[in-house]
Amino acid sequence: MLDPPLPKPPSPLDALRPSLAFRWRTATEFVEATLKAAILDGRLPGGTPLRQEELAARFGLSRMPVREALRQLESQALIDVLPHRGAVVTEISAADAADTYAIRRALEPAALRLSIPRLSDHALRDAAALIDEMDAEQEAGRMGLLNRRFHMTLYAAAGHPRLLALAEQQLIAFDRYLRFHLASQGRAHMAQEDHRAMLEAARARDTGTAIAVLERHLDTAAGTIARFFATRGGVTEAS
Amino acid sequence: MLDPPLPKPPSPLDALRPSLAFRWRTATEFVEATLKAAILDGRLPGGTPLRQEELAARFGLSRMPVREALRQLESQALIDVLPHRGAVVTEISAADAADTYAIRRALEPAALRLSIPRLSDHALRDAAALIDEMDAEQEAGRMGLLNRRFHMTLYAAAGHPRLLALAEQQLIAFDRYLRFHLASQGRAHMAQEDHRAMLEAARARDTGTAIAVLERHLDTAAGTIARFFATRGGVTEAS
DNA sequence: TAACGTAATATTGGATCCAATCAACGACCG
DNA sequence: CGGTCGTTGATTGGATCCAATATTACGTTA
Repeated sequence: MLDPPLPKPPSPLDALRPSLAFRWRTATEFVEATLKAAILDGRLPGGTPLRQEELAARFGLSRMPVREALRQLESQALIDVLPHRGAVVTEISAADAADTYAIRRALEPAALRLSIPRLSDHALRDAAALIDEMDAEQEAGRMGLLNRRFHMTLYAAAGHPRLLALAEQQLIAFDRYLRFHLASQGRAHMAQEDHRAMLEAARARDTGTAIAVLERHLDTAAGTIARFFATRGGVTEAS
Repeated sequence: MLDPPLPKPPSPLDALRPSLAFRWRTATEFVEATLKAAILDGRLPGGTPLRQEELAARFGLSRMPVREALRQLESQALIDVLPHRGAVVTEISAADAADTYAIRRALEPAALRLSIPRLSDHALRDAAALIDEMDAEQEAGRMGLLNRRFHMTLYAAAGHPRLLALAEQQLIAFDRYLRFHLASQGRAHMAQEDHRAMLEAARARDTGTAIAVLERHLDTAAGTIARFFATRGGVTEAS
């Protein structure tokens, strides 16, 4: 006789939400973007094993684009890949957060220093608009994007594309921690005072002040995350 | 009638020297390491197209490990990959050199500041030994490795593995320019005075002096490369 | 009973084949 | 004669199949 339909075992991969809103150039890019978004959101917590076969089935593709996407994610330090043993979502931790902050603390002031003298009025207006958008935004996911765009808008005039790409990559990595930061503050807002002060200093071409504000901004954020990990002790990544 | 044996057309890939000295874990790692070494040496100059088929034939492998290796190199900014159009060795330029230096100038002082208070006597002895090795070394290829190891030895106590990995990656990228630096100085030696001064300051736990020396070290190196490009105008990468 | 060695299985790494895309060339039309 | 559109060749992207490797479980032995 027929067995009752198997209750399909729940999988962490159920959290994947492939976005078909775009025409991705290649399947690899599609898989990479989808996995990346899920990891940064926290929908795929640290430690989640990523089996190529399972992912391929989810995406309706073969294992090949999945393999290439996993390689890309590995180079972004979002997953750990061990030869012949597979990929696992990188664990988050207080130490890793501090690591990310140390890098941001080094790169972003340097970018800002190079950028401020060359910032256009157009860029300054864009930055102001992004602050307003952040005031209005409620969704945590988009908040990371807006915060990232605000910072990058201020740095973009620095030239030095590799420096900017690195800075942006670290901002993206920080998105994994941003939710904790927001949760700790009990509200869905960034430290907008710092943002406004940075923009003001940039408008006045006061590089020294802008950098001082940025460094304080990063230090307080690092402190908030550190306290969060200290109180919560463990990880408990999922919402 | 039979044609005379074709004089095999010379290819930039003739410069590849696959090292069979190691047992590589996977074929992908083997291809990646070989290509990387050739690019950093300057044996594969900027602009060289890298055809998957041709590389696969050279290595006696299929195109698959070549594809994965190219992805890895792309993530290290050593090659540019355009979808459906193939990979090309990244061009070097005065602007790119300045970009790399801007990153090093941001990351390495930060790493040094974190590291010096925690440096062990063992690490200090290692660094001293590396300075002596550099004095004796004549080969340009190994000089890059020794220079890298010296710097990383001083930074290693910083913890923050991601920061250290980034710093090392930039040091590696700098290898592409190191030959020009050495050529400009008319001798096969690094600025060993700076290295010795950094080590002395580190021994004395004088973080401020060590960072000042490091920043001067990087600034003079950047200046040397900039002058080199200014005089030579073009690229002319190959030895 | 514990430890070691061996076999079975699951999973990734690599090879081969097919499809999609891009560039170049040439024909057609204005 | 110039520009545009279709066709063809070269090259990469993706699918499928096979091989190598690591982990697990099991059985044997000290």
